[in-house]
Amino acid sequence: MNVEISASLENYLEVIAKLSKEDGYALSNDIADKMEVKRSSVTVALRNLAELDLIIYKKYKPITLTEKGKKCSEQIIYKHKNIKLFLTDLLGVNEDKADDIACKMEHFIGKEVTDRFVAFTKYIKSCPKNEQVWKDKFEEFYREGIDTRVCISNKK
Amino acid sequence: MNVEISASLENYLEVIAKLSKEDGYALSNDIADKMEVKRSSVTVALRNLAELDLIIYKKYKPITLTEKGKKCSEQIIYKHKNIKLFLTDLLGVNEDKADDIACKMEHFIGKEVTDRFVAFTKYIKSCPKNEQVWKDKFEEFYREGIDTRVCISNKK
DNA sequence: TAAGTAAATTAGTTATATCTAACAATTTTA
DNA sequence: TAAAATTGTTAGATATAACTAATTTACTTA
Repeated sequence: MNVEISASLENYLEVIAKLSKEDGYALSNDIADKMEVKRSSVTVALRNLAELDLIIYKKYKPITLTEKGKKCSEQIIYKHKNIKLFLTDLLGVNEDKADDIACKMEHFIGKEVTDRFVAFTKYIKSCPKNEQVWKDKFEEFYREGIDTRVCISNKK
Repeated sequence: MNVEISASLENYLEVIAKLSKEDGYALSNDIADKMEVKRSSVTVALRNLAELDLIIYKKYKPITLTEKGKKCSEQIIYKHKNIKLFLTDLLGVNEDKADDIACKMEHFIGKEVTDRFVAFTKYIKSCPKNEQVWKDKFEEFYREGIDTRVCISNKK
């Protein structure tokens, strides 16, 4: 854990973790499909991840995560899930867009800020009296603001 | 506006816009200082921005924004401001970290999602009765959750 | 088991973005 | 106004991350 890896490699790791959870291992081809990159790009990424001891990678063999890789990918997935949850459930962003944004954010939002998103989401959800009221009112508020909206702190 | 430019070039444009607002123009050296890159990197970026008609750039002369560049940078700054505001005022993230995150988010958060952040922030702020209560309770909620926190949707 | 096919890898290319080092233009100052 | 300092540019190197094209490996089946 706490290896300094690029956003790109983190994405590969995340996909490998997801495939591993489903199938027990990951294949180069499936990774390429899921990430919509060429197989040759996957090979290069795998070499790098293996170099960092995040995966066990032998040519032409299925890929599995090392302990380090597991911990690392869990962190990433934790961030992804919770950022996405905030975006969909509270801001009302649609699933696909939320996934997309979460995927990008997970690479530079640290644990602390992620936890703030988590706490925030939980907080709203923990007020059952307020949750639906909150959502309805917010949606209304959002719709009314469209088109007339200017930058909030533009008052200088 | 709506030019497809890289995150890096958007950052250069943003800094140029800020310097222009302060001084009426931007100098290569000041851009380098503000962005903490070498002057030679700035030169390369300037050539690219000029190529895209976002700035007026003549060797050894101060840099100014074109109309297109102004509109483009305003969009970026709008996003930055409002994402940051949400992070500091509602999530309680500190200024520097919020700036950092906003700077990265502004490149892939579209207008719609930014407006949702704006509406959300306004919404909470428009309930004066709730704002302070909300903040205190949230902060408490956040602190209590530290250390014991696990992933929200981990129940499968 | 030899041939054919699918999967995976290698090698080489491109594009972006940074750097260092050397050089050119401009400004300051002695 | 000539020398020194600052500012800005060019050229060349490095790193990441993708691509295409060609090759190698593994599997299947006739």
